[in-house]
Amino acid sequence: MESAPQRKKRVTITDVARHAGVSTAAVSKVLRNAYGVSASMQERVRSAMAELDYRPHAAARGMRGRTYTIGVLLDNIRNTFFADILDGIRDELHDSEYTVMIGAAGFDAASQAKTIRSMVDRQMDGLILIAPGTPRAEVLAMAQSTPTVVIGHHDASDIHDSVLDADGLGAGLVVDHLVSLGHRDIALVSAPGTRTGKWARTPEIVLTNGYLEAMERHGLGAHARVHKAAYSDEGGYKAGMSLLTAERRPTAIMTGADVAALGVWRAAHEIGLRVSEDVSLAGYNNTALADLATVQLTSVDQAGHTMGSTAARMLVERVEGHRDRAAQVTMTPRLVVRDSTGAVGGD
Amino acid sequence: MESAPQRKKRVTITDVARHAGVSTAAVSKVLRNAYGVSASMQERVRSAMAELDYRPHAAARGMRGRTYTIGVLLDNIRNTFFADILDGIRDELHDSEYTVMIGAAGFDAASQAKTIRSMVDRQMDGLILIAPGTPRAEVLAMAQSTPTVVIGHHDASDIHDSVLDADGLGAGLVVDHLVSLGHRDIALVSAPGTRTGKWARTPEIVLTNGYLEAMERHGLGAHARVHKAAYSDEGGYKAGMSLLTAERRPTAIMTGADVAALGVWRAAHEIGLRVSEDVSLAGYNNTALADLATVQLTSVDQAGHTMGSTAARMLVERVEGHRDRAAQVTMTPRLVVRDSTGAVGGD
DNA sequence: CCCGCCGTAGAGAACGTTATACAAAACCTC
DNA sequence: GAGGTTTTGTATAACGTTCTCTACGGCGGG
Repeated sequence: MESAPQRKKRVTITDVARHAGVSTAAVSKVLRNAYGVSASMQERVRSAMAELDYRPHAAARGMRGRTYTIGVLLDNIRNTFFADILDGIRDELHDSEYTVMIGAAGFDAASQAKTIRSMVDRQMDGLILIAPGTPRAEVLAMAQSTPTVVIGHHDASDIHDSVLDADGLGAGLVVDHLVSLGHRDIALVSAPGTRTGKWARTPEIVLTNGYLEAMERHGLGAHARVHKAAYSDEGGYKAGMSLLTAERRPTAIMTGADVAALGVWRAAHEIGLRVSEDVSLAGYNNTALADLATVQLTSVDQAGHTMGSTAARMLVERVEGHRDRAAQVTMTPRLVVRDSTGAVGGD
Repeated sequence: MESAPQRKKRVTITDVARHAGVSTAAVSKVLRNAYGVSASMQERVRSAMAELDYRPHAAARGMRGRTYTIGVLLDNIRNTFFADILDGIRDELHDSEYTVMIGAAGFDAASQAKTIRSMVDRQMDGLILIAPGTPRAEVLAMAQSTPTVVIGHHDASDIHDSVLDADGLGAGLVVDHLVSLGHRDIALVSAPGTRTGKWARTPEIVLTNGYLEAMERHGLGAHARVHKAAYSDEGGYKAGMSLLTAERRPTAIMTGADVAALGVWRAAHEIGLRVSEDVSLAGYNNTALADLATVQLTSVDQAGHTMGSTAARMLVERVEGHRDRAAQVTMTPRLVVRDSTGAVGGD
């Protein structure tokens, strides 16, 4: 049996060296633009590389030095907020020599951990973890060996960098807005705490605290109600069903993610309630979803693109050793009012 | 200056071998469950690996054998249809030893090519390319050295496998549906052909042909109108604006992607047209977007999840050498009627 | 003119794994 | 039990890079 015509031999550094009539060490130096190469050598090697269409073998590089790969972990591609962050990362890294690889691990903590380990095992130069559900200890252990930026969690650390949003403030903005519209019965739909493996200050915890404080501040502490639900259409739907069929129905619902708000919307729709007129609804993250013509959801913008580019920049600083101590950047959220919130009992 | 406490030494195969009192070769055999290991050896090595918490170093593996990594290329994470495909891939590979890494390269052909090359350079075992915009020759060259499955393009090849949807049929389903509602002026919004580097049968081309044939079949050839636009909210919006303000306004618009349909919707909304009553609107892919309570978009389901899992299965077959010739799988689309399409001039 | 120095190039040892080739041991078969 | 076969484990040469260390040639200064 004649086997497939696979396996065209790769061009290696040795081929380039031979073709240029120099040593592999010299080629390697040019490749890493290391110290100790003359201009003529540069020239010679570069043209040899071009002629042979040489591309370094990343796996081999990984054995000794860097792989020029940045890994990004996220739980759920459907949350378009993450897409904003990714765009920021990509734009920042676009004309650097780094390649971004995304690991979409789902909500399950175990498979997230597996994915993070995979990235470390693949010798990635740096990791960006978006609100990881993995136990904190695991993340710290990984960050020990690979530069890491954690996005979302407020728990600071001197081992990894952090980029986060002042979620507490953001929750306050929404509550203030709703109260100014006359609402008093304001419920919050936030992610379940089960995913928090020793993270004391996940976005949802901070958000919830911000909500509770704001309610307190307005003298509405007794009206506060927090419903836990996954940040997905389905999670929002269930939460919406439960809240909107309760005996004392809230006049306004805010959620920690736009996608969940749309689930609530679906529930309201099914029950026969009009959003804005019968129940005000606010999301979080100001994703593209919120701006759809048929949606027009009031939401909180937390500048995902900027978060992404900031994270990427910080990570590269660390990878390249320009900075040797952890840093933390906090973004300020901004309220975006659209049609889904209205005066209480309004028509 | 005291440097960071980085670099905890990794546990290597040598450590495991020493700890178990055997040779590294033996450990390697166990690792790959190769032929020639006794049960007792298995046992001994496995427990040593467990005790030391050993994880193989993927970069080192890549030097000789496989990396157990599958790369997935997509242009745009915001297209939730791709999320369906990815879920399919993930579910299929979930409890295999393969890790999935996603490269989100954007629409630009050059950066897609760069991403594909990155994946090959990282010695990934197999590639799944979702409707790549890269020139066909480039894809074939890469497929030469790495097993590849192309999703979407109808161009068959004996070098890579293909998974695709009968898009021509799908377009026909929509046209038939709209005609049955009394529509005659039916416009199509499809992706621009610029991204086709020698692909003769991209999804958009096949879709367009299907649309034209169906219109012809109904004697509406003269009414056919195709508008090119990017499959994004913005692209759909521009197309919608242009079509809906034209002198002869279509009574129905179908798009090649749900996300573009929502852009059209936004345009209609701005112009003051009601979707369904004033203009019927149909999308494609039946993504989660189409099913939102406030959207309810008629769309064509092409079973993204199944496409993903099929592609993954086919790829693994190839990677592991169980199949040595290219294969092609075609899915049948199904129309999902929702509220966005109605009788012409209906109210 | 010899010594030390600097800038550049090359030799060669890693890195952690796979896989081939072989030695040793165990098991058959007559 | 001799001869053959099969099973089991080991030694070791790759794989394609990086990077340290050494060699060399030229040059300025004493």
